[in-house]
Amino acid sequence: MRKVAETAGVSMATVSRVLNGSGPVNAQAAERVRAAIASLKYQPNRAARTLASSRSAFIGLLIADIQNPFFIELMCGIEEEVRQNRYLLIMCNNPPDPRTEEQRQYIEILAAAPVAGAIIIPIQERMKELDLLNARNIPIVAVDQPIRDPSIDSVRIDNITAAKETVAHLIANGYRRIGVISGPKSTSTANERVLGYRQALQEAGIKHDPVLEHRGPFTEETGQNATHSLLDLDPPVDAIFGTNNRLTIGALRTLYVRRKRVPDDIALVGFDMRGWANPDLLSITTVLQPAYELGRAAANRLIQRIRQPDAPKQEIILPYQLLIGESSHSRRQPGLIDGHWNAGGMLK
Amino acid sequence: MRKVAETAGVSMATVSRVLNGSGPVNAQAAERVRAAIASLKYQPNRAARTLASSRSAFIGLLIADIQNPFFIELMCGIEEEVRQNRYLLIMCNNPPDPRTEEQRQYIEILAAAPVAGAIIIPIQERMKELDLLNARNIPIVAVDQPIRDPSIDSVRIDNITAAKETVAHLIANGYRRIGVISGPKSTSTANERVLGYRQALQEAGIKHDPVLEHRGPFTEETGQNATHSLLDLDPPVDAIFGTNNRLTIGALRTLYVRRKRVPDDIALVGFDMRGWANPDLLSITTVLQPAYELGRAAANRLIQRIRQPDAPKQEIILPYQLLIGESSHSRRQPGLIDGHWNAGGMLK
DNA sequence: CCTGCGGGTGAAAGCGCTTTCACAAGAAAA
DNA sequence: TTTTCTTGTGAAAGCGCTTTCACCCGCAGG
Repeated sequence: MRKVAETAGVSMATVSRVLNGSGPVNAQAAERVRAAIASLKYQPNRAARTLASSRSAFIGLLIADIQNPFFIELMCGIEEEVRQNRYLLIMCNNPPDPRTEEQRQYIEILAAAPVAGAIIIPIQERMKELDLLNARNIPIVAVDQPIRDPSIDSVRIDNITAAKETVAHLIANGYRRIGVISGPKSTSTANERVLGYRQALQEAGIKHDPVLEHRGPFTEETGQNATHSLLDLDPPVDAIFGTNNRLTIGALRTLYVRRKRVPDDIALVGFDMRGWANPDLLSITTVLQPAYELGRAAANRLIQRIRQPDAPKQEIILPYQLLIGESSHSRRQPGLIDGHWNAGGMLK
Repeated sequence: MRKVAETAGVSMATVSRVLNGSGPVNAQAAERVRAAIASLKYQPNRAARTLASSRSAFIGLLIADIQNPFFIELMCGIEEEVRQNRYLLIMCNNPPDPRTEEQRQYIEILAAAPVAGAIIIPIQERMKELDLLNARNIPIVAVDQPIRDPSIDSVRIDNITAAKETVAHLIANGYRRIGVISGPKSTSTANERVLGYRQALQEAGIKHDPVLEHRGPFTEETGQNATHSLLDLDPPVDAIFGTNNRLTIGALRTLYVRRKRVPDDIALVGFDMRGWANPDLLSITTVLQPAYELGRAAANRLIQRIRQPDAPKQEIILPYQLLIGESSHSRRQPGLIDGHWNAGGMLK
């Protein structure tokens, strides 16, 4: 930087002003500075910048379940927005089934990086570990699920309505005994989706039956076990609502193992059922969250808050989409396609 | 840090020595320092550290095609190793079909971050943009595909042998007219896999026919178009070898559209055909690269090189796996399973 | 007794920037 | 004309660490 200043015949202060657009600079001098930068291939050192200005150029991302296409797409959206705003993304991947201790470590690391802000995909509604960031006044945005904290913005969809609409669709198509598989009670997404399920039943005048509700970690195993239970009921369910993609895939596996045809024997609807290799292969009715847009919105919100730390807490709700597939075909007019779509067909 | 020094009754220099294990420190003093750190919840500022020691704690990752499960798993491996060595990962996601200009921008950003080293998943064999990093003596490791540069380590599998073995398997199962779909000529992976294909044919005494080889970008579209061409031949192919997962999925789509049964009408073998929701749903014979291990090895190599910049260039070759599925069943003993596995069954 | 040596330590000089502050000019207002 | 402004600029003081250097101490060897 000193060399640039000398080459351009100005002081380092002026070079800094040109670089950051802070303070007034004579147009000709600025031009000389820019020329010097180009000819010397000068690249400012971010570490020094961060230190001197106490403004970091890094944004931390604490991601859950990175193998999940939904979160990947979320991450891509975040990355895009972060990049366009000339920040750098630091990726912290939670190991499968993250424990509090591990989360805390990652948060400590982010706090010390230091980052200008953090985007978190929470694994539960409450996370006291975040105090570490709060203490340093590092703003946080939660995606997919809000965090119970008066200072943490969130970006998500309306899970209650989405679930309600999905179940209402099943009811409209003639299904009556609908099982639901959802995530842990510590997550609001899981709770809200069950709530929507109940509301839909209630509005249709169907009595709520606790044996139809299964909860567990957001894993395929949960989906498999729950599906076995739901099929073992007497009478068995005629439809299953998986409130997350892993749960739904687990359900699908069990349906195959039990030789159930979809939707002739049983209907299946899910959440975020799209991904690698089968965006349209499996025609499963599903709620589609706008993952990419959720990511962009979250990053955008974070960057806004970095610039304006005192703005009131914001909760951004984005629209979802209910994609109707063949897996929830109407019971009343079957056979729109020749033969029927068969879970067994796509399995080994 | 000053407070820690005061609390412990030592100088900042001593605190630094305790923190970094540099230089001798009296055991009792060290203990006092550690106690002070704990009680004050002190977290050293990385930016200052980086600046003062000119040793960065960041590692940059330039990733191609992040939606691809193969690269995701690679990334997870990298992340794990990076984290265990207390570095932080900076993620740079290439947009689909990245242009040189965009790559360059990212590399510039990494050079200025500054990062201690970079891991790159190259999109071509030569990348002169990397001079920016070389000029700053930032070590680089290439994964999946080497870069033609005397100073860049690489981590990958033996693509030639993998392809050869795969095609030999097809031949052993009675297939004779085998089409291959591969990537651009600027990538060594694509070239080597075609080479392996040819070697297998030659060793089996099958004449090499140029019309059976199709090349193009690593996209589903390439796979689709190539498959159409291969089916239109007279006589058509009886097997297709997709040398990358996107290509193979494209082929699969076309096989469905053209109502071809797999493997009765035509066999299909691929590369890295595993991923979200269908690790075992599609029983497609495939070469499986040890993605996670490739990632770990790459990160490990990079960290070694950061510590020992002058070590000779290393090329690490990891073992692959050939997973035999139903999609390449022997022509001689068909019908191991009742009915046949049918590409159409899993498609809409 | 003096020297030499190595463990243990603190003062102080940066690392490469940003930012404050003071101070030029010239322009606008009085 | 003098008094304000505004615009443009450089010197210098840090940001929070690491690292060098000088130094002190106690102990072994001469």
